[in-house]
Amino acid sequence: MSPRKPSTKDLTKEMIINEARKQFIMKDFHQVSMRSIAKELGCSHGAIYYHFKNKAEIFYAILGDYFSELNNTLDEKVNGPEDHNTKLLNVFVGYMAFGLNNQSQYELMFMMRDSEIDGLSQEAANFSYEKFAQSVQSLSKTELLNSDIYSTFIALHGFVAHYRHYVKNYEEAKDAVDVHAKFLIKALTYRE
Amino acid sequence: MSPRKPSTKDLTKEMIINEARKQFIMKDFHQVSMRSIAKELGCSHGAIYYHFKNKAEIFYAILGDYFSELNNTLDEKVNGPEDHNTKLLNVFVGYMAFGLNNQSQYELMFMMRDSEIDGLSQEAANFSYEKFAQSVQSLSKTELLNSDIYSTFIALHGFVAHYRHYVKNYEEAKDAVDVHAKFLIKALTYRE
DNA sequence: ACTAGTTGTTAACCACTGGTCAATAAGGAG
DNA sequence: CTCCTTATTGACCAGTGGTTAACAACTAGT
Repeated sequence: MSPRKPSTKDLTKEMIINEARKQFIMKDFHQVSMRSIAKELGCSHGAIYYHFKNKAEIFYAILGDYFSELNNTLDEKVNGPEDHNTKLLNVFVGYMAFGLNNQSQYELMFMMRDSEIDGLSQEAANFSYEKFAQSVQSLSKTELLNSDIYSTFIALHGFVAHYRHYVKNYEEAKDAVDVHAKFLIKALTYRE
Repeated sequence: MSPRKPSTKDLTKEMIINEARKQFIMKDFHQVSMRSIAKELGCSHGAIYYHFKNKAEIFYAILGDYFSELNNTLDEKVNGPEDHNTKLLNVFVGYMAFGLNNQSQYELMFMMRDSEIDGLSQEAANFSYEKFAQSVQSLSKTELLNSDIYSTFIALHGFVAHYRHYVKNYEEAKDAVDVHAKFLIKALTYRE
């Protein structure tokens, strides 16, 4: 029966997001609860609802950074010093590495379109794909079919979706990633 | 305070599985609760725990049928009257069609290796893959790399994992399925 | 200095979830 | 008429996301 804590630091969106992000690195979305965040922050879980309308809103706020990180990573690969074919390989490997190194984030970014539709995350995912498609096209000697690029993207997605259950990070799947990337290069390079 | 219902029909494993399967077709694993099954069965949710040790056990019991269905579907494609290349295409399309037409089942079969490890489902998934790999090899004119077959499988998996959010069944993704299947044929057929 | 309004927080509460378990009823066997 | 096994209930546990009345703390106006 004593609302409002004596006079500790006020709770901020920043603090909540940081704590959520911290826990989100270790556990997945469903394992991070409003109460676990509140507990670590030393407040009641109800307080969080003053700053965010629901759990999803917190996590979608976090995802922005990860979409940026993915986009930047792919940009780096495209602008590298290597020859085009190597850079294309790097883009593929880079995508899979990101997915495997940020598994719970990747899940929310590209695998959890359900429930709360959340147009923002959807949009960000589409934007990331557009960037990927452009990168792939720009690194190719010939004009590629859009459908081939899309199939390639889906194949990369499939790798992450599959290996996330068997591997904790990119390092553990390094060889398989490489093999898969080379398979996709082969597929894209195919000429009749 | 009146345990044991007067004398209605006894609850059986069969009944529970049937009800769970029924609900599982409409909703996904997390939306089907022990209580929703019990309610429809007219019993208390505690009663179910007499027949199954937990929720997962019910659903893994259901999955067996779906693994069989998938395996049979692929077998049919392999034994069809068409030429090898068409049959290979049919196998790919058949796999994706199964995934899109049984989305929540597919999720549990191939996408939810987490939490309860459940070796049985794991084993069934591996067996399905082995069957797939053999089918693909048998329909190919040349000796394929195991890694290429695996990459192909992952690419199919990726398609299902991706499109499940945008489409309710195979019919709605028919064209995209076809395009993706042809892309993979191209990739497999590649010769340097 | 007093008052009014706003902002932030708490804790109790809701309706759920999966899971456990003592109590107990029904039925069969001796 | 007992004894035993089997099946079932419903109360209970710990947890979830989310809501809200009450209230403290701060701010501005007079």
